[in-house]
Amino acid sequence: MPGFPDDMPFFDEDDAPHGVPSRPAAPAAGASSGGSGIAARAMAARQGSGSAPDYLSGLNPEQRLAVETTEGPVLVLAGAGTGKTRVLTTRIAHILATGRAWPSQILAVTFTNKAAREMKSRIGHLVGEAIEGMPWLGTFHSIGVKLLRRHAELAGLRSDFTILDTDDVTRLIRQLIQAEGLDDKRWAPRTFAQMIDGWKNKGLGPAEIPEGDARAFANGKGRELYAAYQERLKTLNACDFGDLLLHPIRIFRQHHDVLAEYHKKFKYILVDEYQDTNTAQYMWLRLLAQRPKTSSAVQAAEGRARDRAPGDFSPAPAAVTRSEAERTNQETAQPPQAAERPASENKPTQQINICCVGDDDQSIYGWRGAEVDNILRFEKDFPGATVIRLERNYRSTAHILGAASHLIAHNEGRLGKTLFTDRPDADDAKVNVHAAWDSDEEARAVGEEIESLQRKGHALNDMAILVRASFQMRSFEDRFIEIGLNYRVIGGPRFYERQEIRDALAYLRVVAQGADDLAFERIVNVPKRGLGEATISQIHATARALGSPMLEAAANLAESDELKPKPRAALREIAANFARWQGLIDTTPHAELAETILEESGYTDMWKNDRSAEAPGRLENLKELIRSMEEYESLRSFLEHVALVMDAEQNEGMDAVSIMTLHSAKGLEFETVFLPGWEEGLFPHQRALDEGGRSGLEEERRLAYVGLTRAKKNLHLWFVSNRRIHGLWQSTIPSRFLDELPEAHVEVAEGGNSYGGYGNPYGGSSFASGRGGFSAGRQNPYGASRFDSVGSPSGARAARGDQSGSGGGAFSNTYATPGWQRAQQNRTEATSRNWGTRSGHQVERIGYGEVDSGYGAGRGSVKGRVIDGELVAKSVADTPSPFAVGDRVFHQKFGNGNIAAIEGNKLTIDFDRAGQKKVLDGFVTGV
DNA sequence: GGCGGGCCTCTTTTT
DNA sequence: GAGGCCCGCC
Repeated sequence: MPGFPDDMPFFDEDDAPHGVPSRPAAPAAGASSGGSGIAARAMAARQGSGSAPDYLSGLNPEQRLAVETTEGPVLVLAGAGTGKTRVLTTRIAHILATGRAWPSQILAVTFTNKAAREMKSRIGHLVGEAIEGMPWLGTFHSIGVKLLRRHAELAGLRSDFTILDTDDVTRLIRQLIQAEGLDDKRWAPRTFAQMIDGWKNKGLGPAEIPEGDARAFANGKGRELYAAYQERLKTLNACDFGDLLLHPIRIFRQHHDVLAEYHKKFKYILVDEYQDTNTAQYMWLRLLAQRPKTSSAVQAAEGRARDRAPGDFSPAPAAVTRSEAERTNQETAQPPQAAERPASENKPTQQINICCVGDDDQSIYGWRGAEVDNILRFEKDFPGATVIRLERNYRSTAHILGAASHLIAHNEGRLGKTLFTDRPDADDAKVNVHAAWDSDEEARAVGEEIESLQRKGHALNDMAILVRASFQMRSFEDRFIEIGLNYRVIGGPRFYERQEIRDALAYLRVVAQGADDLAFERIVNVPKRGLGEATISQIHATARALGSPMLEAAANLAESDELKPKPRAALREIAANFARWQGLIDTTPHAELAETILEESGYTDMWKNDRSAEAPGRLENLKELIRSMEEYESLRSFLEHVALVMDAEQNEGMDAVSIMTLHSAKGLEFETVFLPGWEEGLFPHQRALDEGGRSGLEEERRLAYVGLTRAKKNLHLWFVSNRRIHGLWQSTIPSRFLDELPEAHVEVAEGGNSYGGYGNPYGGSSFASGRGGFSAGRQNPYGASRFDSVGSPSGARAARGDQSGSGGGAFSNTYATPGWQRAQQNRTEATSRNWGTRSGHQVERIGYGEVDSGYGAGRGSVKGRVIDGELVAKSVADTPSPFAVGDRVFHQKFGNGNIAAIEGNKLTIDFDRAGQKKVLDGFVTGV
């Protein structure tokens, strides 16, 4: 290798202190010289144990192949629960233990912080405590930050740049839109922020975005705005999430010496969840993984790029050169260009060994720009790649696996894997499907099931509730608080997004990085200092005139006579405070400094003087914030953590049920999993269908697959007949995904028998008793309870059967149930209609809001949603309650009473004997 | 400049 | 239903 002798490893500063041997491939030397090298230690352990090292034992042949095929490109297609993480971590351990590379020569990328943490700790278990020596294990974004901090000047930033979160970005864009004289209501800043994010996911800078996209926003000013946004970021010495990838990409392209440095450095690259990489991440990886054969080839390749976009050397707003972006978009079907092909064909010792692990069936981030294509074309990108399939599932029972496999088989365009398990299924429970009346009952029933399991000795930590959308979490939280059940919300309402935390962070950001105008603006008048809009726009103007950050402008302004005495004094004080705090940054421990700042700024006092109910909690949170800062070595690393991680790890020690979205559940597993909300419109989500059509549906199905495969032993699916969406009740029908489950592995676990009678909280005994109400001649207001007897004679039978209490439910499987049949029937009906067309497909577009209008107005109207000629969802609009306030009614359990209030189909009734109860109108009859 | 009430929009998923 | 924003009043 001309120029870069390969036997001169590039060491990180992290490793530098140790007396490292010159060649990592000589582990024995490391051991004898007493180096703290992880390889040395692992080798020692290995030698002690004789033949195959411990860490390899217990791997199946495919896993072992994936671990031991260290050289050349490797793609591991790992189905759910097939030991993917184990393979990744063992592979790293193997590379280290056999002295193939030093920890700092391994680049291991994950998507989430959780996954990174998990990998770190598992590698730690495998090879001892040398994990601090894996400086390049992290998320795409955290590694991006690390790269960018090292080379910030090449991107026109200082190394202390700030990372903006979505909220900051939105505010910034709002300012820009307003500065353009545009209406920020017509052109929502959030929408534009999402557009920019989308472009960045594709690796597009302002110059490269499609003309159509550019025109679509702000009267054709999309491109301008994007460019202005990038400019603004630069003056703020800040970047957004997308920049964390795009800046390094551009740096690599424009400074081949920098890229070569990393080519020399990283001998092994490992990528987790490869199916979720987006175009920008793909470009980033490819730059790092495909080392040109010679350095002149690097120059040639980069020169080519530069020729096409001359002058892009300066950190212009263009994030990547146009030519590069275009090429990537066009080359999907072509093999990579010669210069970029991995060198593997010639000299195995010089290649960079990339190993990607993924599962196309678990690709659930298409909406975020992920390109499943990346995994599908791996073999084209890396000729000669070894492809290894992991199909033996170690996680779930045969029933769960059978259900999941059957479901996912409905998708087209898969690489095709068949999961199998050796587990006998004799004693395992089938997948249970439950129906509930509404989300409250769903939460109540799930809570009771959890408590019942708990009584049987199951730990709450082994249970999880995985929801499609975060709003679903609330009913569970409410219920669990009520019954005193420990739970933990993962990725829920975030600690760092609370007002007081963001305010405090804003102070810290200004201290750490004086150019952070967004942070400055946030707190300049918090607590109130009498600095209103007038003063602030004056600061703005001065900042513009001086070309300086607002803080500096404020300091200047305070010394001038342009302001009235009051604001002038206030500004002077702020400026002096910040100057003082900034002076303390190197001498005071950062947690202490933070406390000082919050005290001296009057921020803590502000909440102390606040008489509102939340104030004490906010003070508590601030204390917690300061406590958590102590774990970080510097203010800057703390702020970086906050920007990237954005979730506070909460009381890990406690035994608690986990509640999280399906997206954040990926990679996790639990004994018992509850999957509520399997209703059309929610799951599959209407918006995914509207915006993604067929592929959107398939992504939803993959999401369902992810959910199902999280369960090891018990899996409970739920759907409700009524769900409150946007504050209004809506009838729902069961998700088509339920239909797609195989009968053999599924059973309906129903009603008031097994779990102590939650079946019908309003009526008392079961759904069946509720039917009594309908027999009085009412139309069934809900479309799809499988206990719905309307329109199906067998339904009445079934309902009676349930009432008789057959434990596991009245139906041997889901599909014989009347409600099911009715749902099917509804579909057929709706499919036969023509709902108008959109882009050639039959589409009836009904947002939730529109359906809502049917409440009370669209009496009895029935609409269907059709996409690609298939019925997608159907909503039976609610029939208004037939009762009126004051009506005298009879309830089977509570007896006679008067209606006190009506809320949708929920009645508040003052019963003569039972007192006031809330009851659904289906369960009472007029007297 | 501050504060309160009312109106409006938006609620899929995340680094 | 819920939070954010705007407007109008003090």
